[in-house]
Amino acid sequence: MTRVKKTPSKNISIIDVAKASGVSITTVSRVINKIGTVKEANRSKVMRAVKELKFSPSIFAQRLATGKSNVVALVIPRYEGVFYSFYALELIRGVGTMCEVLKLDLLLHLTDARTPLSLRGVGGVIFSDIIGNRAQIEDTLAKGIPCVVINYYVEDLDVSCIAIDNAGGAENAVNYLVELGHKKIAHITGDIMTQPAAKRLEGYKRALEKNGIPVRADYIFETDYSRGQARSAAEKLLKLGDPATAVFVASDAMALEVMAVARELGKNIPNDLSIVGFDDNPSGLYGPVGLTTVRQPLIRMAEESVKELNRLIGLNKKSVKKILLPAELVIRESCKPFPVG
Amino acid sequence: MTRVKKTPSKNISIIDVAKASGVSITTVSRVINKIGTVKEANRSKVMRAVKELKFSPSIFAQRLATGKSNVVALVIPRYEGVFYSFYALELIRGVGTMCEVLKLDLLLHLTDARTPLSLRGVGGVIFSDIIGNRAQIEDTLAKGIPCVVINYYVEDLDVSCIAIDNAGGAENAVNYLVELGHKKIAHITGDIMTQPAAKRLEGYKRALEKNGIPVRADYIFETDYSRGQARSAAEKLLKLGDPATAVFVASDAMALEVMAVARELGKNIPNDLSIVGFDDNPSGLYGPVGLTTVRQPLIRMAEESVKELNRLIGLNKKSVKKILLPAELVIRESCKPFPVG
DNA sequence: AAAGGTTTTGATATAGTTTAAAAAACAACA
DNA sequence: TGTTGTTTTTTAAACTATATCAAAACCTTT
Repeated sequence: MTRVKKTPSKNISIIDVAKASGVSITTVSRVINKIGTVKEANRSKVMRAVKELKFSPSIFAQRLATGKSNVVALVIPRYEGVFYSFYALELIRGVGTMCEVLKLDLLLHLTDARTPLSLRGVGGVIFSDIIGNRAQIEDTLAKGIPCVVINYYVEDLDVSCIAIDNAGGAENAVNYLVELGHKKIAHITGDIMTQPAAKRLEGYKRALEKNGIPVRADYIFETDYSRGQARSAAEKLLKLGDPATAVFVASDAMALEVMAVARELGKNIPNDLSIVGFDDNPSGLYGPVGLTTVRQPLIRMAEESVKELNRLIGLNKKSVKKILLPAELVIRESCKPFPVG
Repeated sequence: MTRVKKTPSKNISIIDVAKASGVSITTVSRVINKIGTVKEANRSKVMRAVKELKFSPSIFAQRLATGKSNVVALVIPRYEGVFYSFYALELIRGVGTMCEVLKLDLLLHLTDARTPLSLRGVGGVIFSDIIGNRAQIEDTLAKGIPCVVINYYVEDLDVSCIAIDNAGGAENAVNYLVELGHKKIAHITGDIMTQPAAKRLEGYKRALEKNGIPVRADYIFETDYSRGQARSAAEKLLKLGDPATAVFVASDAMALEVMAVARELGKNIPNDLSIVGFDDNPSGLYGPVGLTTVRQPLIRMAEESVKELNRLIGLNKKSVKKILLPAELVIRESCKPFPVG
């Protein structure tokens, strides 16, 4: 526990102000909160006393009296890596910005999903992702604390959520490749156990089907999002007997690795292989060829989550909203029409 | 303000427990806080009542009564970019981890240094960097709120700080190049207005002087840490009449850019130019040649800052510690002995 | 049994807002 | 002017857990 005020000299309280201005405590409270009606004469007396005594209400007493706090918690996993750093900080940035706008205090919980997550004094919680902390979410809901899940479209839980249209974004990416003339389009997936990766695969398949292109199992390479698996997937992909002319990769991080492997094998990007990533991670800009990718509106998602949480907090009754944000294609230099020329 | 408890049914308070167990409120408080002495008979009576009534003390009332909260704030600038993301999230990770250990709640303040920064109910503050928020720091100190500055060695303010030995790290880097036989060593600085960049330049000069190598003005290229300026610095550097054989770059981000420029100009790294960066940003691992660099113990710095803050909070009187953490060289593949072979 | 010391217990103050109720002020009508 | 009704303005008490200080209970020694 942390000492906030050392009270060397006695703190002046609302009582002192009431005495000094000759009215009741309640009247003082009304004046400083601008609530209800107070006669002008009394108001000015109170205001004078407040100024003279330099009264500032104790936030602890306020919170006790109201039973309210302006604190919301953001729960994010404690993963590592540059790409995750970017993602997590975008979320934090968005949430933080909107918290400032809505005058909320932002409490940060890094979690490995094992710790039980104390939420004493917290008015609402934003869960980034759902993997591992499903129990924590159910727990929070059971306590009646307002709750929003971010970056995961939760269908089987009565909770608000805001996610990105991963399937739609993937469809956009593959449609673009088809429009360029590609027919042999491979896909390197992320960790299929995570919803975004599963949805991106779904979108990939859907786009092919809609365009009348058969889905080939030998063109789909499953990975766990890691560089290592991206590398071996890229190697297999590039050494196929009937090689793909384009590949949709489930993350920019992996797409960069695929580009590196291609270069090592003497292939030219985009002439020998068109590549589309997913994320619009600024790292995708580095390197000789700008990566065409699908942009996730991370900050907007984060901001919307705070708005939704604030709505839930303001409401007394339970209410749930499920929001899907569109993911649009960002065209750079990593794709070429096929056949080239 | 955020509703935390809707009190549809009356909350059970310490008074209810006291009544149920037939002792005073104070005794109940003593039992649940394990403070002072309570007779075994009374203790068990209280414990039973607590269990039966499912009593859980109101955190708001606790904070009011004690005048303490377990909340510390981390104030970090709202910059952008992947490299900053990595840096910021490392800090957050370190601070968050240590907060968990010390049972502190972590409040996050993204700031552009203009907003006045409300710290109501906060027990202590960690400021990441000092640029722009000097006024906020002085303000916080004036309020008597414990304060730690991180990543900036503050000499002219009576405040605890934890920084990295940028000068020492730079010296290590340049010494390494000298040991490899290099005599013509250039330096691309960061934004000289920031302390880390200034200290790195200082360390660069000191290392040269200690090794009896004259400091050449035409070998020092000032930048603002941006990719663009790194690029033009690299171009100038590589086109010098009397070209340097090695360069110490003030950040990994810029070092990667220098490598890219060198490759574009047909130079081989490390054969034609040895490069040392600074940061040990994991992005430095990407690309064909691993970047030799100076590692900043970011997480340790962050963790130590929380420890120091906790120490200050526990103390009643004022006290200041200034800590400098060593930065060590991480040798990868971007440097070669000179002359080569 | 009294004195002195130690252990254990409890009443009260502390904080600001809300609720519900009282008091005051004002208006309308006889 | 007095009465009634309505509106405006004001207030006491409740909410909650801990710290402080004082009191009570208990124990030990002379």
